[in-house]
Order: sequence, then structure tokens, then C-alpha cells
Amino acid sequence: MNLAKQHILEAAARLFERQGYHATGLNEIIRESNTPKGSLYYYFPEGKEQIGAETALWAGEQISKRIREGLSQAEQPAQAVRMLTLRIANAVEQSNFSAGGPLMMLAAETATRSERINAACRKAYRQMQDALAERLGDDNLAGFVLTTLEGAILLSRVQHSGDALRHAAEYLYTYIKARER
Amino acid sequence: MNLAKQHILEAAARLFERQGYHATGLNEIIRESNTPKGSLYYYFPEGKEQIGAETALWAGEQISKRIREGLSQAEQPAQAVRMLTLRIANAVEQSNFSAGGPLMMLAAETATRSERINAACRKAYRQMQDALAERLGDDNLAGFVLTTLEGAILLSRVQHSGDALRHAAEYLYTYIKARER
DNA sequence: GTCTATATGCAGATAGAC
DNA sequence: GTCTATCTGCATATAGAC
Repeated sequence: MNLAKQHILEAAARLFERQGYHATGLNEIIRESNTPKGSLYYYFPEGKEQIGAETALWAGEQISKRIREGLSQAEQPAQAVRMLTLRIANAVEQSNFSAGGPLMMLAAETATRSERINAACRKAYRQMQDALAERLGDDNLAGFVLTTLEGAILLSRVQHSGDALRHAAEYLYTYIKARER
Repeated sequence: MNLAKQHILEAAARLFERQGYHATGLNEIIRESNTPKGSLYYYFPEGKEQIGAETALWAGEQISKRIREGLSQAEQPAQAVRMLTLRIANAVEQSNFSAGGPLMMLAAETATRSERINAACRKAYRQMQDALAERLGDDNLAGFVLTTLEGAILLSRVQHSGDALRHAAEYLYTYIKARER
């Protein structure tokens, strides 16, 4: 993929993550990406919706990678999920509660308003769930962990505190641990 | 509270729930509320942000009531939470995945962009958590249930399927049940 | 209390020069 | 590939009549 295009995508991902899809203007994306203004419609001829969809796909791959990395750093699945969740808590706090995955905003705002972006978000979430399931050996459980992570990220952002994520880390740990036997 | 004002608030809540805060225009709220156009700035002189904040507070009270009602319909807390979650799953499906609480969108979109709306959302979430804690007898556990519900609503909406909520219902049931002993 | 008219600005998008 | 200029439309908000 072209470098300028990649810059636009990454800037869009950051902005969607911080403030959402509808609150982000194309001018803002251009500015934030340090990309020549004339490039946007050259690389994304179908406009904002295309940017949204490609951002979701790209984000899904990035996050899945990080999930795999994070989960590989502990012996037992329960402990791995706990550590991953605590890492997210730190990341969210250090970003002043603007981090937490570009997907959540994009997915929530377009669930019933853009079929194209929605399809991309579903695919991205599926990838994330697969990454979790690889380690947990249970797709349903992976779905529940994903659910919990998204909910906890949302509440942590709203409450301007990583506590929701830290609590989630402990509950998930206890739950998965109990299952291991 | 004045009736016209109440109509505006309820229309705003529905629209924010379906499509989000930034995607909803004031004209749309007027149209959907069947309220005279000149009334909006009469009742909400501080504009859209005031509407957002008051909507969040109102929604928080409504949802807390429904949580209390829902949780009172079973003998044991574990079963009560399960039934509440399944009820939400049905509601979300029957709304074509546009329902799921006016708060989520509002809260996510404004977490770092409007202190006023953010404060209102926090208060609303606190009320909801209190309503859960009353029945569960454990504020941390109530927070975890809230986290799970919000995450599951998000994923159900994105995936256009109530499965995430139904799975969450079973996991929460198992978890709370195990604690009862 | 509610109306119409309007101010002002930015949104997404397009055309055509270079 | 990138530029500038511009179109169209809607956004929030305000003023002043009734």
C-alpha cells in the first residue's frame, strides 16, 4: 500500500478513535496526516465511507496482532487475559482516555447507517475474536472476553478511570481460572 | 417538566440511541418530536449540548427504573440478571438493532469532548450501577455486570444479532451463581 | 411561546489547472 | 499526484416579528 495512503489511514484511525466517525472531518484527517490536501480523493475516490471501511479493516488487523502478542506473554490463558486487560487499562489511561481502539466508535456509529463500514467492522471483530479463541480454545468464551473488553473500555473512557478495565481483568481471571480445572 | 420539552427530550433520546449524538441534527429532533420549530431554543437556550446532557440524565433514570423492575422478577440474583439480559436481547433485536440505550452513544462520543455531557453520563451510569448493586449486594460485581451489558449491546448491534447478549446472559448467570454459595 | 428569516460556518464532494 | 477554487447543502445558532 502507498505510503501517503497509509498515513491518511492511520490519521483517520487515531481521530475516529479519539472523537468518533461523525465528529471527524476530512479536513481534519488531511491536517493530522500531513498529507497533501489534493491526495484524499485521489486515494479514496469513494470518499469518507471508504476511509471508514478501510480504517476498520486495518485496525482489526493491528489489534488482532496486538492481542496475539499480549496473550503469548503468560503461561496460562487466565493469566494471559488478565495481563492483556491490564495493559489496555494502562494504555487507555496514558492516552487521557482517548485510546481504546478505533473500532468501537466506528462500529457503534455506523451499525445501522453504513452497510459497508458495518461489514468491515464485523470482519475486524471476528478477527479479534479469533485471536482470542486461539489462546482460549473456546470461541464462545473468546466472544465473552471481547464483549467484556469493549464494555470496560467504554466505561473506562466515560469515567476517566481505568478501574472498569482493572475490575474486568480480575473477574475474567477468576472466571477463566475456574474453568481451567 | 413542560410537555413540549419532554417531547423534545424523548425524541432526542430515540435519535441519539439510533444514530448517535453527532449524526443527529437539531432539525431532525424537531421533526421527530412534532414540536413547533420555534420551541427548541426556548426550552433549551444552551443548545444542543444542553439537550445532550438532559437527555443523558433522563435516560439514566428511565433505565435505572427498568433495571429495578427487571431484576425484581426472579428469586435469585443470578437468575434475575440472566432474565434482564435476555429481555434486553429481545428488545435490541425487535428494534432492528437501533435500541440498546441512548446512553452508550452519547457517552462514547462525548467522553473527552463535552465535560457537561460527560458528567451527565457518568451520573446516569452510576444510577444504573446502583440499581444493579441493590439486588446483587456488591457494587464491584454490579459494575462488572454493567460493563458486560454495555459491551454485549454494542456487539449485538454491530453483528445484527442478539447472540452476544444471549451468551453474556449465560456467562453472567454461571458466574453469579457460583458466587452465591 | 412560537414563528420566519437569516447569519455564519463547515461538511463532503467535484472540476479543472498544473 | 497534487493544487486551488468552488458547489451544494446542512449544521448550530440568533434576531425580531407576532
